[in-house]
Amino acid sequence: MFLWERIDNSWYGTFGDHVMKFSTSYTHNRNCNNNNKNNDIQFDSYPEIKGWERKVFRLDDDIKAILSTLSNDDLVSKTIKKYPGLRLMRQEPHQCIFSFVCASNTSILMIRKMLKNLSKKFGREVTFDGKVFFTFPSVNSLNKATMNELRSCGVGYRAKAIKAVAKYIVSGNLDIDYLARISYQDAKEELLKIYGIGNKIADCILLFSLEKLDAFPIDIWILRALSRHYRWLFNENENRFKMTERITMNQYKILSASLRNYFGKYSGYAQQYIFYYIRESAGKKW
DNA sequence: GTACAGGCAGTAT
DNA sequence: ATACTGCCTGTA
Repeated sequence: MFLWERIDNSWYGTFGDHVMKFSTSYTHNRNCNNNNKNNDIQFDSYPEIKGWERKVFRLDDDIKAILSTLSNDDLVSKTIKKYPGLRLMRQEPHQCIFSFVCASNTSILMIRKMLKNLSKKFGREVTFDGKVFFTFPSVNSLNKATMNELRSCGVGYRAKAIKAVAKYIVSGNLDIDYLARISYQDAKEELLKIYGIGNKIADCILLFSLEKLDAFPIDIWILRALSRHYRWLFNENENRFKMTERITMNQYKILSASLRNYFGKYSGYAQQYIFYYIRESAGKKW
């Protein structure tokens, strides 16, 4: 999702070594037959994957059931009504892992910059739709990269983590399919073994690429939302946390357990709505 | 020039 | 278990 961008009236994004595109045709075409509605969305990709939108936009989820379940919470219910089209996106696992490794301690703008630079340097150049794109770098290419090459992409001290993760995966220590099958807790334990991956980044990877809809990533924005709207959810013992500041590993565990217990198996969707709500209310332009 | 973005690892307590 | 610190880099 970091690498999606709008060009003219279409959106382009990368999913591993594929380039995706979708466009909405608002203009009325008098030649079109009655089967084509004006607001139809066209999906395309290169190399072509038929029906990729089902995977990426999670059309396989029972969204009615999910939104209905989450509507038990006042704030989430309000946010669903305000932003009815907001969805979770499914990302290519390796891309997701490196994206969130880059995401530590920096802004979304900077994350996009880092990932674009990495793609340009280590990805494959692809011409699609008359435009030049770069696929997301393979784990192998990142593993072979030198520290200086990585740093030239503006990732700073994250270069060390990128190398560590790439080496870990290339060495065969991470079985993505296995992680996607096992429980949230077990998969998280595996991810936390890797240098550069902590609680928040692990939760993002689990939610966005490893099918753990019960993951609830807690970042500074979520902490602000909790502090403002969910103090009632935590008991006195936990309430002593200054939730607008950084939290320790143990505090993260306690908050995470409470939130996952409260929101249930679709906690990740709840997190997305809360995250979007709190950033919008802060006037963030993404 | 400074503040800010904002998560992880390492070390001291 | 918590408190505190350093960390690249670009934008405002």
